[in-house]
Amino acid sequence: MESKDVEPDLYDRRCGSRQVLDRIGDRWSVLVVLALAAGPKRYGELAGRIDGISQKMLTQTLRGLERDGLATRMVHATVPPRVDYELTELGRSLLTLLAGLRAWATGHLPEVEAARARYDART
Amino acid sequence: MESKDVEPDLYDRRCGSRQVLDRIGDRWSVLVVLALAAGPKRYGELAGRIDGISQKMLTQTLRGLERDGLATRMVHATVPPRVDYELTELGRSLLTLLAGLRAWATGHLPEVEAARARYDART
DNA sequence: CGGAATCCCTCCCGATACTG
DNA sequence: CAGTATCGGGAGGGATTCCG
Repeated sequence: MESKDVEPDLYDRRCGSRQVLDRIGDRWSVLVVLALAAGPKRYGELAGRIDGISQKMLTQTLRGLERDGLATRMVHATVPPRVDYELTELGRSLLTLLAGLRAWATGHLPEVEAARARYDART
Repeated sequence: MESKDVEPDLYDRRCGSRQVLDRIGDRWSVLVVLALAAGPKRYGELAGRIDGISQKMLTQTLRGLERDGLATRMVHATVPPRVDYELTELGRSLLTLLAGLRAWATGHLPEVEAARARYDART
């Protein structure tokens, strides 16, 4: 309440940094941010590209990103309506890290799968 | 099915890289890995350090990390029992990225909070 | 086309109690 | 001390329908 955290304690759930991490830990946020890496995208494009996401979750995730200042929402007053989403500079700074995460996931996938197989095999 | 992914499609939920990302996106995994950064820790130490985690979730998370080859579990045949958890090399390679995430969360917290305030304020 | 709103259900997770 | 087992509440998230 006093926000006098001398050292931000990620392990304290009241700490803001933990809340930020929680957002990153969100299942869809990472995917949406990565999907926006190449540049602005329309709502429908995102929906089509991200496998398994529902309309509801996509909207909800986009709102969350917008709220946290990671993405912007631009409504074009045309008909039919057109809405573009784009990463902010803040969002792009996060993108760098997330891209690293994606690279890690891709690069170490074989090791992870091997470890899983080993673990599952041992009775 | 043919695992001939020229480019691993993170957006396809069947893709292994996405599953790896899902694990990273897990609420507790990141915190546990970071807690293990400094070196081996006992079960009880982890439980005490990570605020808000339940016994069940801690065990479950540790099992998951162990399964994916990110951490090892060492049981000492003493009495009372003592169990140490330690990051593997694979786990440590991930740690680097997660530390970056923590730094980002800490460093950009003010901007995120400001963005939130702005968003919530606009009617 | 890009949502908002509703319903509904799964399963995540926490609390508790018990075991080796 | 380091777990497993069990139960129950509640939020997360999917499918559907309707609106601007």
